[in-house]
Amino acid sequence: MPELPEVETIRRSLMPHVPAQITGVGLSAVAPVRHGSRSYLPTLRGSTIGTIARRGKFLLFRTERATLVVHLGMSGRLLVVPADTPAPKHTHLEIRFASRHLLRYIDPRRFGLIAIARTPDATDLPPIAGLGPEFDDPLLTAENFCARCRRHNGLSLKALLLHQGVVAGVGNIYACEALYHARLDPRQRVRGTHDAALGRLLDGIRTALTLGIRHGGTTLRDYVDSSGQRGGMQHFLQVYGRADQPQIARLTQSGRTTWWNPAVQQSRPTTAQAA
DNA sequence: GCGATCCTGGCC
DNA sequence: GGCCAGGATCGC
Repeated sequence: MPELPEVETIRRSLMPHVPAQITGVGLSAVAPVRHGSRSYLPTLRGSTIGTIARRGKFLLFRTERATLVVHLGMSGRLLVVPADTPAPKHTHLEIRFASRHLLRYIDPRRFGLIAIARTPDATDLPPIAGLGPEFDDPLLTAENFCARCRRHNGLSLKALLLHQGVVAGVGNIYACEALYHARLDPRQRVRGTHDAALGRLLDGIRTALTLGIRHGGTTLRDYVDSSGQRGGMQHFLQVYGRADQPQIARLTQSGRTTWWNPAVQQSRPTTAQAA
């Protein structure tokens, strides 16, 4: 469900609650705890979350001893609620705070991830170590981006964007939106794409994600931030889910739906665009 | 590269 | 009952 803008919005909604002293940790029997972290999680009791960072679609809750890492997968939610709020179905993790609030992780499909890292940036966890740069990293120049893209010459541009090792945090919605902003055909292969077009693609990624963050993420069904607030980006999407627009087409690429505007997203520049 | 797979829920 | 879903990993 959540991509980078939604995760960043959740992070910002959580920040007013830190620092937060942890007074208890509860785990469900089927919580998606990875990398052998199950036995370590209860030992977070007594430590304090000093800050919350984000890396791609991962949230990093930093304590003085370890970093709690959470990925929301397709259906995960994080909510902060008063401690006496009844737990809904599919609650897998509860972190109780001294403030008498608790942080609740709810994930019906369990495609998410809960893990403990030993370092603040969590690079000791494989899924984080493999991430590409952040979209707003000043070191991510057009040249650097092109070089990273060229390692995946066989991929379609759509598949390239979904690959977290190229740029971290882009998912299905913002991949479609980024390709629209860059005026590129999602089926086009990296191999056949000029550096200038890849430069436009990087700009498209930045435009799409920045807009998403500005509007508090996209709520198509059930995404909300940690206070239960819905996002507003769904009102500004140009292609994703725009079945109401006659010029918008959809296709399936490696099992995911791509939404695009064939009139605008051309493999080669039209006369009008070249002028 | 791409399809199958991990899961549940909502909708037709 | 079948299909779809905002993700990522694992095999061929």
